[in-house]
Amino acid sequence: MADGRPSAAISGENLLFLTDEQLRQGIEAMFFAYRGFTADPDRILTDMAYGRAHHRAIHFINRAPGTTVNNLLNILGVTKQSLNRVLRTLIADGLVESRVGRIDKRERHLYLTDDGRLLEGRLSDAQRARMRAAFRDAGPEAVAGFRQVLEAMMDSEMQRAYTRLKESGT
Amino acid sequence: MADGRPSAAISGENLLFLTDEQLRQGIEAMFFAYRGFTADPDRILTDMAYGRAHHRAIHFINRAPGTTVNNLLNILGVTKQSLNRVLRTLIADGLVESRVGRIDKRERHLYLTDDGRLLEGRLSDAQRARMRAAFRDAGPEAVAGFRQVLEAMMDSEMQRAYTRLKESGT
DNA sequence: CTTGGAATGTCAACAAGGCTGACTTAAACT
DNA sequence: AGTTTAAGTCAGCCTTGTTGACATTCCAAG
Repeated sequence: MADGRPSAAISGENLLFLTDEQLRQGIEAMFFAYRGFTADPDRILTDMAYGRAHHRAIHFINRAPGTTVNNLLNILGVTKQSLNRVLRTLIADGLVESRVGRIDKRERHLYLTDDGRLLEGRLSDAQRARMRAAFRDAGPEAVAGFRQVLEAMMDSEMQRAYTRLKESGT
Repeated sequence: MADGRPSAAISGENLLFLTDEQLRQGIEAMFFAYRGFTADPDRILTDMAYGRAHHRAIHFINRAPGTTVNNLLNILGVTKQSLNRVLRTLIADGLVESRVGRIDKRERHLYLTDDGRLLEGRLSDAQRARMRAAFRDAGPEAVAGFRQVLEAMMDSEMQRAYTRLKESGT
């Protein structure tokens, strides 16, 4: 905590990073950054009559192949009707395959087809490129802080979903 | 592009934070965190038949009182038709006031009314509370990193808008 | 075994909020 | 006088959220 910052210490600790002005800047940073975050995939998607919802579905199906619709629902946080519409077009277009569950025939297990994986690659390449540039510009320390703050900002339920995904990867 | 597992130690530097897996975690963190970021204001808004678009307009009018419609358009990155629909309801409901410009009478300058400021306060209190908790949990170093990465992720145009706002405050 | 409830997924219809395009009005600029 | 600019409007489209109604499947209690 011994920092060489301007030392207008409030109540003994430096809490300048918690002023309303700092928080507001954080809020605006979040708003503008999210626009950048989605801009590149959005451009690819509109060329093919898809939207952000399709991207999200494709991303998480790729991340966890064989996931059920219900599972995906919890991760995406939308109604099943909303997801279903997106899924229907993806299946009709041959990007996603839906297999009836072997154990429980009520469930549908979702997989990307070859075409689906191709689109997934295009989308995440674009998104990763921007993230990579931002990470490189900011450096490893900043990236650690970035992830720490984002994780603290999630609802606890999403925190768990995020951690589960994080640990399943690698 | 997506070269699987790139380059653990390129030229003796630790670039582990740039692996595809790390980038993907960053992407997912961004997705889940943004949900949390908007969750609290959204709850307040749906109670009064408003949406996120109204919140954004209110936020930036409060941030820069007297801003013109065109100005707001550039910051929000939507079409004037889209903004107009939102603005019309806010003005009709007496939350926003639109004054004809004194110098240039074509322009409309936008201000929050007392009621508008009241709602703005409720919304940003909710949003700031979450941001404050996240910032406090993560600590000042992390917050600096968070802001650094977000800024690097913006389109350059938005980066300028963000900086301008940042410098106008305080 | 049957039946009723719970879980899962599908279909239909509606609303919010993006978008484009065409147009008007008023003021400012040249 | 003619052009450009700022703002607003109307119409219509698309994506993506919502509810409500419904079909299918599973499972457990009677």
